[in-house]
Amino acid sequence: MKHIQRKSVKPATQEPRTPLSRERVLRAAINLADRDGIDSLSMRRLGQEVGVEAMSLYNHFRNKEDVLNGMVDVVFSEIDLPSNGADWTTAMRQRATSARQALLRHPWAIGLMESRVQPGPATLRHHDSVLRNLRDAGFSIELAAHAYSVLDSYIYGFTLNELSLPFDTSEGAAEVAGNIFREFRPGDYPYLTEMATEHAMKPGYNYGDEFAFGLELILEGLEAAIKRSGRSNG
Amino acid sequence: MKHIQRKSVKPATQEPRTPLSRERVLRAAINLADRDGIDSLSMRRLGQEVGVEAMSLYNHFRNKEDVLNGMVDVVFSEIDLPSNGADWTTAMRQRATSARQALLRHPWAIGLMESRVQPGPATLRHHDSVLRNLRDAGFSIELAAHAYSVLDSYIYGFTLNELSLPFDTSEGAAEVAGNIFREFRPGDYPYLTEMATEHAMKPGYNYGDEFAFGLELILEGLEAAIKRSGRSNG
DNA sequence: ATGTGCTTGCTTACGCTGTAAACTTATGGC
DNA sequence: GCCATAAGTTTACAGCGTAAGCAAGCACAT
Repeated sequence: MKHIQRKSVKPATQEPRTPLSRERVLRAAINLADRDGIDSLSMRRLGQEVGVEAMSLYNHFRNKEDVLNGMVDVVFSEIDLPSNGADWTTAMRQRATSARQALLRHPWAIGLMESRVQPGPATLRHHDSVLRNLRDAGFSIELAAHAYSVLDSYIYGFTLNELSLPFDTSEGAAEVAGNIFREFRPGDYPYLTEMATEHAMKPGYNYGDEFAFGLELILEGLEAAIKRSGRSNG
Repeated sequence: MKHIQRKSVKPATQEPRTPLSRERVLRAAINLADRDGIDSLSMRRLGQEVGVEAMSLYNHFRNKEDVLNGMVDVVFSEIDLPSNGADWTTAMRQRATSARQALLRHPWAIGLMESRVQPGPATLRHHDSVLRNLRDAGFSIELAAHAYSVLDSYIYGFTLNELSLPFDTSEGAAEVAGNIFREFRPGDYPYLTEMATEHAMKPGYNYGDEFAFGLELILEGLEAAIKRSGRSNG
């Protein structure tokens, strides 16, 4: 009786089972969170997903926090870096669109960012790349900081609203509005009612379409600011 | 042996102990979350805080979700409604400032908003009031929707960044930058390094000061938009 | 060959979580 | 007095993150 295998002696034909790795675990974690929501991401569940006991994950991650940090960094890696050849407004528009899409693809990401504190390499690379683009386009350090702040704030904030406001589309709006106004007297929120009935519930309405308005407004504002700064410098 | 009291017969001189109520529980929950972080808000801990067993809370709240929804609505109730007499830009500036302060006062609020789905009365009142202000200032429904979207997105996004970026002040920035760049080669992120050393780490730097730049940029953009719309209508 | 140490994974265990179910007790109307 | 309702307690259950300890496989020195 030489080797007693402790459990589930699998047939010899089993696939070789690629060894666990940070990357593979993170991919599984992201899939799980996308599919079932971030709340159902537990270490036990995640272990199950990659075919391993929960505690084995701790050979590759310091703790769950470490897993979450890694997930956020993967999301950042999915955002296109601004292409360097183009006009800075084009580059920023592309980046904004790409960032919004990544955040919508992984709805848990924004919620995690708030509590994350140690940015990963993809995050840093992203920030560096955006800053390079702005600086190369002639932004001063101060103006680049301003621009980055207002653009990023808008992207995150808009996507946060988009994810939390449940009325993405006109049909969704109608349903939600129904739920809300059923609880209150009809005249309680007249302006909200007006907005809902005469705008958000109109067929074809899609809150996501608002993104472009604010983005263009901000880009125009920045364009004006950089022109002003160029004039005062030269 | 008529009445056997099961536990801790308190002296008759105990204070009358105001009866539990949604409002009192929510106040305690907010204090607890502000003090010890949202993660340490458990039903048991919350019960303890108001002097009651955890399960007693379920007489006033359907479940924990219900508690969290209530907390978010209280935060909204702390945001000043835009005063109706003033110029709309002034009103929006005040509201933005007040909202940012409320969200900073309760750093857990933004994280909760993402997953909340049923807005409370204070939230609805707030939205209604902002819309009224914009409509009264001559915004069309469409433009009011645009304006609300871009302003709110900016406020939430900026505050989210402010809470998550750990470098609020120049000293904080120096410390964090040290932690980050220790792990990488010095030339890995040149533009980020430039921004950190020549801007964020300069004494007197405070990320919160960026708020005004973006807010004014957006207000100016909206002012231009409403002037354009007025011209095309008249 | 045999030992040694390292890496990877498994098992067990602890104190926590949200909340369902059943209970005791206090209050107010008849 | 009696009974319904509400408010609070007790107990219990399944699931959580993770500390501690153990087992197995591998690389490599002897």
